[in-house]
Amino acid sequence: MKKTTIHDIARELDVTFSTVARALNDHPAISAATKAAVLETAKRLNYQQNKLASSLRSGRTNVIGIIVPSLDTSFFSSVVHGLEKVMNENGYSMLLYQTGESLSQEQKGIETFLQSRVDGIISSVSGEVEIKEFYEQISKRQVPLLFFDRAINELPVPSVTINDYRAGFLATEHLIGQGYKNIAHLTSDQNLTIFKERFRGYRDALQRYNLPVDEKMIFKGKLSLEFGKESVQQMLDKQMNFDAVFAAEDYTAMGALQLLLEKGYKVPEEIGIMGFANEAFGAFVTPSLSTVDQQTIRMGEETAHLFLKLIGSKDYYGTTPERIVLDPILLPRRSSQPD
Amino acid sequence: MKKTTIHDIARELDVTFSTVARALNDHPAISAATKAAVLETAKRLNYQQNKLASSLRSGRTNVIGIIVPSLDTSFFSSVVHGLEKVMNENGYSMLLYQTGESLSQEQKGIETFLQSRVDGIISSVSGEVEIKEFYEQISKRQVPLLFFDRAINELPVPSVTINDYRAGFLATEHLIGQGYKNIAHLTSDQNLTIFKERFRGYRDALQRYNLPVDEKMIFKGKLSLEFGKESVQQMLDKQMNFDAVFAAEDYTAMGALQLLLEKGYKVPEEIGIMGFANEAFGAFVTPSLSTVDQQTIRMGEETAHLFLKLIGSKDYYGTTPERIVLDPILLPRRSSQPD
DNA sequence: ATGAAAGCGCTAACAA
DNA sequence: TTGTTAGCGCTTTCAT
Repeated sequence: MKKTTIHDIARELDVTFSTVARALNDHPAISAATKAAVLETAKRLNYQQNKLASSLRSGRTNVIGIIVPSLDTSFFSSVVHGLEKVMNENGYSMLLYQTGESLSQEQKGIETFLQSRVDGIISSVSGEVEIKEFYEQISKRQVPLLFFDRAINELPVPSVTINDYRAGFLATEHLIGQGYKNIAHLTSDQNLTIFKERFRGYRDALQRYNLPVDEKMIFKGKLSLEFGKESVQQMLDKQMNFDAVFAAEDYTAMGALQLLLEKGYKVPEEIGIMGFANEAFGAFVTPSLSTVDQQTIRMGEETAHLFLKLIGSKDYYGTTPERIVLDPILLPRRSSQPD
Repeated sequence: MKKTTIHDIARELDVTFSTVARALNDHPAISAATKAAVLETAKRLNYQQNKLASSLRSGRTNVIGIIVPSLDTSFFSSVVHGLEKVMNENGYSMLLYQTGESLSQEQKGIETFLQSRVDGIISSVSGEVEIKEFYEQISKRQVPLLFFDRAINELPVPSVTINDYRAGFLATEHLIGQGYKNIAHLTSDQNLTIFKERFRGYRDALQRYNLPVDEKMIFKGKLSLEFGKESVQQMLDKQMNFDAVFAAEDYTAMGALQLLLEKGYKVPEEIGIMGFANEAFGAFVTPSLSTVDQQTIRMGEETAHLFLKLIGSKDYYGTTPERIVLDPILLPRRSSQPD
């Protein structure tokens, strides 16, 4: 069964295919009668517009490319959820690419999207300096680009992020307010601004309240349950003096929590714990895990809205890039409140 | 800056554009010298193949469409994660569509994909009888189609699912084996085979062990933490005699668990709880939540592999559809083991 | 209100 | 090994 085209409809109705095309796109200059006839015939013949042809000719695909490290984390899948919903409501389809934090995958994704002639690219980067050139390729081609959560600040690209510095500060300040004085920090070894900012917030909060910043209390590694456990184990082994742990990610915090409970420590009475990201499990565990909410779905929606707004303004690369910074929401729960 | 095409490269090198095309697709009949020259020039001019044109002409897009209810659940985002990874490794891109369990959205997604001339559609349906016609449209158009997790069994379409009947049976049998005798079941009000099968497994297990099946112990609703709480609250209000709850989904089980603990019941000593889906939080809560693992990532990978295999065989709609059924993995944890 | 014609950038069959 | 040619199915400009 060959596919129906506008030519088939035209033949059936004895008009030219351009008339059919007009009717289908409801062009103003078309009689109501022919339009109705065309629509009826199209339906009868099971016509499906060929978007490839249409896009090739018009130069617009109504497709945007999304690049994320991985969908297997509630953070990114939530953001993508919000993003897709809004873009979809506005007539866009989404091509999805996971990098697995690999730079070469990220390059391949960009390449594919460019070849597919997407109307824009929305990305959460896996590397910053390393991948900068590739993103410059995108702007050179004048393809609208937007960063979310993880941005490359040196590039003049609009973005939607949260204030990670403030988040780190608030989290640490909260621990200090609860009476903890020797706060360890578990962060990522990835060279990403978000983690550096959370760390900077942590450090500044300590200094603000006249607490010493001890390099030995700062652990860098691959964020995970295991890393959380190992880091705490190390502190215990070295008999370090700590009474709280602020992890830059919830699973890591959970690892710390589990190990401490296992070893018989009381959380939050003896040791306080703060996570980051508001994973679903945090509310359910005992003691419930204090954390920072990143407004994931809202971030997705804001990203979509900013994109739509910018793409509507026609001069994407003409104006100074708008950078939306969302406020983190501190969620103090039981694990950091001894009283 | 206009985009570079094969014509630009051809002009630069004084060959015809078809020579360039051949070099770029490394056609066998092309001299090493011209090929090298073309590649060099392509790079220098920043050439990017236009996949729209290529696909329009060749009839292949190397894009597949994925339809899921929502990415904002760890189940679907995990499956999509596995799926995308494998498809990507095999040169496919993924268009993503979320239906939000809405049938009209599901129709729109199918429509869009068909218009985009995807090379195949992989779907987890939101409705069965209601949406059947639309899926028949797909097979009429000879577009490869595959179901995962939620399939429409009446349609001759290949699928990758788990054995929900067995899962329901195993879960219930486990509770019975632990000594529970009055087991309530909380399930979805959606008209989907997966839930009916879990229920059938539950019922058959009760019968197998000579326990009565009581209609009043079966609750249907929108699976969620709240639904879990409400259902249990109802049983308490009516002073019903129950000593275990098997929920068809983990959040619902969690709701049941929370309410019972709140009311001072001992889990698992007085009342046992089983969930379904192996959400991340289950391992971390106290008592840890017994559940059934659905092998999400593996399901995504199997789906991708089956799709690739079938698409390779050229005669997608010629053979009887292969239906892969994965085994569920029972994860008995603390919430169902009183001893 | 409709028709005619050009062309988006590529693939692929046929010639040379 | 390279060139020629004919579209894929549509949008869009210019005529009528």
